[in-house]
Amino acid sequence: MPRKAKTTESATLTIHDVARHAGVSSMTVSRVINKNVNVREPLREKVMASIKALNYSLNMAARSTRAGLSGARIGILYSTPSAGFLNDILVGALEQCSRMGGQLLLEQCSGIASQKTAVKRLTAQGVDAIILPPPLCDSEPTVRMLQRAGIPVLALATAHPLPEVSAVRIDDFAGAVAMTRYLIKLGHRRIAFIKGSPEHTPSGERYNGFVDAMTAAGLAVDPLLVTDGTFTYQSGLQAAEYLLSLDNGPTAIFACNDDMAAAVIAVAHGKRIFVPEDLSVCGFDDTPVASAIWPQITTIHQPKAAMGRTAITTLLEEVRDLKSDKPYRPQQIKMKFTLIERGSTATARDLKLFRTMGEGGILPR
Amino acid sequence: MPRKAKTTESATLTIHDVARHAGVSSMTVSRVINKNVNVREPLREKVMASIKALNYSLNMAARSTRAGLSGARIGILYSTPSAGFLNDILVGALEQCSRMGGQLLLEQCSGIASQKTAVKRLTAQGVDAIILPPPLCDSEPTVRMLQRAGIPVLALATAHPLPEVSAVRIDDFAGAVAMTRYLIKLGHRRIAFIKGSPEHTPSGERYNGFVDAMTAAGLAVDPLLVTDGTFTYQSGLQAAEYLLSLDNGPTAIFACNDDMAAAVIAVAHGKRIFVPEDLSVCGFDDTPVASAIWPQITTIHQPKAAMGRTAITTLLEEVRDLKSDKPYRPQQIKMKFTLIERGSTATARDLKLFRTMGEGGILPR
DNA sequence: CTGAAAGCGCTTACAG
DNA sequence: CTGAAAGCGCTTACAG
Repeated sequence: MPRKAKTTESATLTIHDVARHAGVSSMTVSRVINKNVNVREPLREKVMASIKALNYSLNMAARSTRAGLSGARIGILYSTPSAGFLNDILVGALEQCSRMGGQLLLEQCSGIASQKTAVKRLTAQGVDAIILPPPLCDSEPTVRMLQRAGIPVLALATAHPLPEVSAVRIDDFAGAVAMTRYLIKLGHRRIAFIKGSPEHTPSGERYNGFVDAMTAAGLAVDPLLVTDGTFTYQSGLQAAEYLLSLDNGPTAIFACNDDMAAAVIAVAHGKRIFVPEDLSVCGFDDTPVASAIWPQITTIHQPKAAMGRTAITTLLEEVRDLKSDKPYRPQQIKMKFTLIERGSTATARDLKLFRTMGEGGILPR
Repeated sequence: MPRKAKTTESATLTIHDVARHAGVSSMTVSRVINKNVNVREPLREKVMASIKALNYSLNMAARSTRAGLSGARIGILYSTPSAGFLNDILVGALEQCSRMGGQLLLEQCSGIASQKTAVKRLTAQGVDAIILPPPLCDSEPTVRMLQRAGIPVLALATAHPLPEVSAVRIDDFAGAVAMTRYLIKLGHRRIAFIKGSPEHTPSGERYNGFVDAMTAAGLAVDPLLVTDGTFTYQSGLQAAEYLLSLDNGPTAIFACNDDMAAAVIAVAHGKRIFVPEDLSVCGFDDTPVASAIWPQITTIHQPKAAMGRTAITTLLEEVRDLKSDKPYRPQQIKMKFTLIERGSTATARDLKLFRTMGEGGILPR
């Protein structure tokens, strides 16, 4: 049974204890902690050693009372991000906030009416800046409302950030190009594409990337193999039913997100079309569902946790600048995506075999 | 473009401003904010009015430098919670922390070795208490390690909390009873059950609840209709393949969590067994997948966000008590679950029709 | 019941 | 480059 934390005296260890131990002033310790350049190497080393020896850890709350940058309050205003998208962002943002002494406020809203209430609650709590994850990142009314309230905004994972707001995102176009090239390299020629909902800006970019890569490889994009979706599992179900009942169907399906890719796999399974043997399927985003189902989905990983961290860092800097009356300059940052190869994709079925078997049984329809 | 937040002067408003406005001392304002009883009604009202008028909001960071309860650091040590489970817990915990001035630290670990490192990192940051979400909540080694380190532990969503730790959970047994009764009320008699992994304590309780409710209704539990699972989608796939190829199969399948229920629906779909017309399927937990697929899954909702909030409140109180040298008394709290009726369940097919059709086509096999 | 004082652990701004 | 002083916004502990 825990009594009075013994190992964890750190709770009471202050900068002054370290200073005494190192034989310097508290200011020097503070400078070392803050990586200030104005400390000579020997002193710095002494301080570092004392920090180690005492197992000192900074009290963020105390720092927050003074620092301009820290102590800032960052709000996350979310509506209904595709399940699992928010989680990683939250983890990253939280981590960075506790590191930098910021405070994270969370507010949910649904309609545009509830948005006003949510923003009011946030301003009442004194938010200094707001992060907009998808789909709110693409809502111009929301952005405008926040701008009128004088609150810096950061759009997360949007493909077309308004020039006046900050943004952290990946290059959706390039991601789709990479995935398409990958499928082509596996030998696929008849590649179908399931679009995302048109209100989400990444949808268009991903489709454009697909078309671009196909064209660059000298492959035609068969309009029959391009179908609409809305990022939901159910829309994926419908799209897959259509694509997999085509006479001259695809050997690979590129779904605009993982939820729809999961639906494709379910439908294929139902039609006794084996993934990836008969049909390759890939998604986008790398949300939890991509590795929760079987086979796991080949997808483009968005570094959501890192994006959350970066969003916090960016906003904290902007808030500091604003507080010191520097001009507001929105930052737009592109992060790297990664193609994650999993079980849902494989080399295209041998074409010769395909022809030999004619319209026979085991081939994808 | 945001300049110098105008509406949001709150960032600079202090307790002293309120005191001046109300014509009282800062201490009185502090007491009002902290709901201290020792303030006379007229004074309290004056202060409240000033808070409203100035739109004042408390600076948690500053409070943290003094208060015992607040400023505490609560760690969440997680490994691989079923996708989507962690998200809501995080949202709730975060919300409560910012309300109560606590600080949330997040640490991930995988193996038992990485656990030691994670705990070390947390203690280095000065955690005062740790929350263990599933599956770590059921890991006795982890709990023991933390107890040896003198850190209060709260097990989240475990079915059998060790008596020495705090816990926040639902009654898994009662949840399974409710779900089973619901299926029986829909007219189902041949109800299959897919177990969860035996290392997770809720698995057993849920199975017991199922058996109990069946027995209470005078229904036999057919051992052929009880099969193993491990909470993963893939294990659900296997279980469903088995159950749905039985000669005298079930009319309803109760899966021990939503991931497995989702797998059942996928397999059923593949076999042209319609859900819910031919087969009712239900899950447990109400994780995002339950409402992400189609049909949406009838399930037992665990109030994960509320559980996160309660965990923080509980731990913050325990930490305060510990700091004031009061004896440590672990609290074990049961929260209410809710049966959420969605599209995956319906009344059992008419039994007469069933017999009439014999082994014919459209019936569930 | 109310308030003046001191202090939480850190940083800013000012000296040297 | 280093340090002594003052202060961040709040609360504890002490008076009255």
